[in-house]
Amino acid sequence: MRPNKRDELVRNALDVFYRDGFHATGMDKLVAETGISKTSMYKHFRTKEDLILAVLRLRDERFRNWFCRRVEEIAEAPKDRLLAVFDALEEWFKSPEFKGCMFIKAVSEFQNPEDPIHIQSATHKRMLLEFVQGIAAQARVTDPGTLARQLMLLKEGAIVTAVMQGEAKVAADAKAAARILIAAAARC
Amino acid sequence: MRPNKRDELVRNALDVFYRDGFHATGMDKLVAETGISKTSMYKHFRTKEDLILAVLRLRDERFRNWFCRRVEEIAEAPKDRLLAVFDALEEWFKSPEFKGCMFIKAVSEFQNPEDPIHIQSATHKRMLLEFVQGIAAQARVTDPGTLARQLMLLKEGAIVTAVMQGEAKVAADAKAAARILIAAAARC
DNA sequence: CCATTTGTTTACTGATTTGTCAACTTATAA
DNA sequence: TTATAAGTTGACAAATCAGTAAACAAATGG
Repeated sequence: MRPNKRDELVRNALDVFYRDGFHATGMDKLVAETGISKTSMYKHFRTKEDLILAVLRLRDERFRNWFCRRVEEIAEAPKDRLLAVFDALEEWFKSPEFKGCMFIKAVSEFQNPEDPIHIQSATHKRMLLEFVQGIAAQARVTDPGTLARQLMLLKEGAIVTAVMQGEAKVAADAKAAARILIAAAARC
Repeated sequence: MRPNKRDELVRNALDVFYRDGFHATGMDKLVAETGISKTSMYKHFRTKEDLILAVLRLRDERFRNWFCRRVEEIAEAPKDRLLAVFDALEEWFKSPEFKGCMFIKAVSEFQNPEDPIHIQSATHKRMLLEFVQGIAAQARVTDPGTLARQLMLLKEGAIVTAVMQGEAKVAADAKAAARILIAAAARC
């Protein structure tokens, strides 16, 4: 099998799942939107769940690549990079493709903690936390773990609020709160 | 129509939707789990969407009643009440019924901002924000609106993180962050 | 007693769900 | 040329989706 067609399927399926949701997207809709026949899909992926897992893997790779690189581009000093997390977040919110966090939505639809989709989504969040925790460790704060977890709470809250109330001021509020938390963590 | 049967249907449907999700729950499953016939359901609610909206109304009423009363029980002084938000949150996370926020899940499944389900979920969050903002206004801080919005970011982030990573330490992290934000808002 | 309301059961649409099947085409490569 | 593999179409399962129709039971209320 050439990897081309398979990857093309995953790329297109990502857009549809991201736009319409997982349960609301049937395989027939994917046939119509991707132009790839159903038989071919089931040759690449045994089940719909397998396809969703591949989609989430691609989303994780794309998003973490973009987000981490962007944070490191925006600022140099570790403490500035902790703030840059929220600048990158704002860019994401304001981009026309923004439709919330795919992993929060996945967990909302597959709530069973033992579901592979749930597990993979939680892993994505854990890896993002580790990225931020790494920066916090370089920033010479007393408790990098706690600070990183708190900043991630602001980030997740900002995502959910941006989806529900619109993006106005959300990223700015989160960034202002982050600045206070970072300053407090550095003062000790 | 007696209100009894209708309310019983909404109460039972709430449990099923909360446990299994909206799209993943068919009307036949509701027939099996509630014992109420499908014809009766469609006499009370024209569509599944109408039933979901009634379920969300009940959830909003129950949750806001419990949450706001609990916050006011736990503490007296406005600043303490702002912190009590996160004590109530922790109680919720640790309760055996906790399965995340029904409104975040609803918005995840009905993403169109013009969808009545989406709108009603956003309204719930806005009313909770107003409750916290009222307390912040009593607390004599410089910018009650900003502080309230920031505390709500922590709250939403804590909910999402509790679902994804388990509740350990999440509420405590959020509360510690809230304490810092409240102190900073009062110092000015 | 009679009419209305409220609820029931059973069966039924017509569309859609995930997933499979056989037959066919096309490209690659030995 | 011939074999292999990838991809195609279109029909097909068996179950489930939201929603409806018809006939009936029982309680309520005038």
